[in-house]
This record gives sequence, C-alpha cells and structure tokens, in this order.
Amino acid sequence: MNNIGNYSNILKHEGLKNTKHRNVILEVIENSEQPISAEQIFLKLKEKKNSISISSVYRILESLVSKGLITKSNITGDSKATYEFNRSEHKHHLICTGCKKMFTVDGCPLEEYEKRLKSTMDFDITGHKLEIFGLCKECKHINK
Amino acid sequence: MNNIGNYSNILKHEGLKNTKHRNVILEVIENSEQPISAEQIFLKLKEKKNSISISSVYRILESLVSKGLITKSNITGDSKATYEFNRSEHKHHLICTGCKKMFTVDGCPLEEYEKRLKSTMDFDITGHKLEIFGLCKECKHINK
DNA sequence: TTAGTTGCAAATCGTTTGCATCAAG
DNA sequence: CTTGATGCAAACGATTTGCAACTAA
Repeated sequence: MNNIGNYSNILKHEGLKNTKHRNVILEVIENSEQPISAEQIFLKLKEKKNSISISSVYRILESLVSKGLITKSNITGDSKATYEFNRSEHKHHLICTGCKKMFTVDGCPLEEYEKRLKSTMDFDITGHKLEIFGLCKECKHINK
Repeated sequence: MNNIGNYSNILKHEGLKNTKHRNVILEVIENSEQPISAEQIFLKLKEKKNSISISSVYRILESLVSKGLITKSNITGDSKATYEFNRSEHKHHLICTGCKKMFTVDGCPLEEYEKRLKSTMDFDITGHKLEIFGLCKECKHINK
C-alpha cells in the first residue's frame, strides 16, 4: 500500500507526463499480489470507475516497461503477457498447474550460478526469468 | 541425429498414429539446436518437400506437448511460442538481448533449491523454466 | 470400417497502429 | 502553445476451430 495514488515524482523523474491513468495503473500493479495481465488491469480500472480504453492500457504498460518501472513476462504458458511492479527485492513465483494460482517466494538461488556462467561463457548477464511449476498444498490432494 | 526419421515406436507408445508429418516434425525438433517456432517448423518441412498446413503443425505440436514429448515456452519476449525436444538431460539457454541468439548451457542450478522449496512451501514441484538474458561475447563489445 | 488426422478457410484472441482530439507542462 | 496522451476503430500476427475429405490401424 505504498504511494497512495501518487506516483507523480516517479513519473516526472522518468520524463513521463503525470496523468491519472498512469497513476492508477501503477497503483494497481504495485498492489497486485500476482503478476497481472493488461485485461485484468483494464477491468480493475473499470471497477474503480476509471474508464480507459484497452489500447491506452497497452500503451501505458509499454512505456512503464521501457522506463523499467514494471516488468513484462510471458510465463503462464498461455499467450497473455503479465506485468509486475519492479521492486528492488528479487522474487520468483511458484505456479500451481492445478488451480493456476501463483505464490511468491523471496530470494533467488541464481546469484552464484550467474557469476560462474559469466566467466565460463564470456557472456554478460543482465537478468533472468525463473518460474517454477507444480501443485500447491490444496491441489496436490485433489489428485487430478 | 537420433531416430533417423523413425519415431513410430515412440508415437505408438503414446497412442498417437504414426504419420509422416509427426515423424518429420519430431525429427526437426530433436535435431534443432535451439527452441524452434511453429512457423520455422512449417518452413523446414517445406524445404524437405513435406508439404503440410500450418494448422496441422499447430495441432501436431499440441499433441506432442500433451504427451510430454516436447516442451512449449514463451520465452523470447516476442509473442511467438517455441518448442523443444524433451531430453532427459536438463538444459537452459542464455539469450543475447543484442543479437537474439540463444546459447545452450548444460546442467541446472536448481535441484537443491527445489528440494528446499518443497519442504518450506508445501508445494510439489514438477518443473521449471529458466532463461538467462544478457549480452554475448560479440555484442558486449558493440556497446549499443 | 472407423476413429483419428489433415487441409482449407474462416474465426478468434491478444496486441498494435493511424488518426483526430485532448490535456499536461 | 506544443508535445505528448488518449479513444476509437481498423489492422495485425499468432494460434485455433469447423467441417468435409482422407488414411492408418
């Protein structure tokens, strides 16, 4: 619950105009427990009586990604992209293949490994995507 | 260069009919150095004078994925899905954000980590996707 | 013979774009 | 005022689907 609806400093710092839509979208993404799709954002704004067109959602998301404020992924296996707030802490997600819920896990097991790769492969590593699949506490018992 | 065009045993074992198309597609995927898209497969078959419709390519890919013979990912960042042969060895890819080439690295740094997660999160892990981004030997000098 | 497989064209889905209008700086 | 932001509808690319013809088992 940070930045209650006020991201103007951040936006100004990135050279983006401070519009209501950008503020609300940043708020929605920052306060979302899970990575969220463009359509889900669009619907959230509708709930909040903040009418916006879906194309503007996409355009805003693109600009926020390009400024590094949020991150885009295509992880769920289906075709929709999802977006998440760029926090300093490094997190990954457990994705339940049963109920499709995502669970966040703190920390990242890859730091050492990446250092090793950097020297053995002569490859400058700038980032990674890691998603772990399985069955959550509840779904493992349902035995589908 | 395994299974030179003959995957009939594998297909029979999975309860899939042994058609020429399925054989050639499996061959193309198994012998591809990198994850390959549906369209690339379609074009490869054309080269090989094995005319097929793009919709059949998608249908075959879907059935091979569901049988666990190949794996589908949406990793490249753009919207196309890619497919790779399911080998027993576990491999990941370095993706160069400069030239978009992929480099395969053997081994996987996650086995221990997953065991730990399994106990701390009460989550049965069945798999994961890991892709590492950066700049390859050549592109890091270009300094874009 | 028959259930599974294919090609084709049309449909769908997520996303992007052109353009005229509008609003923030 | 000027540049960037928006809404709308149309365009787009990747993938899916309905249906009739076909073919492996």
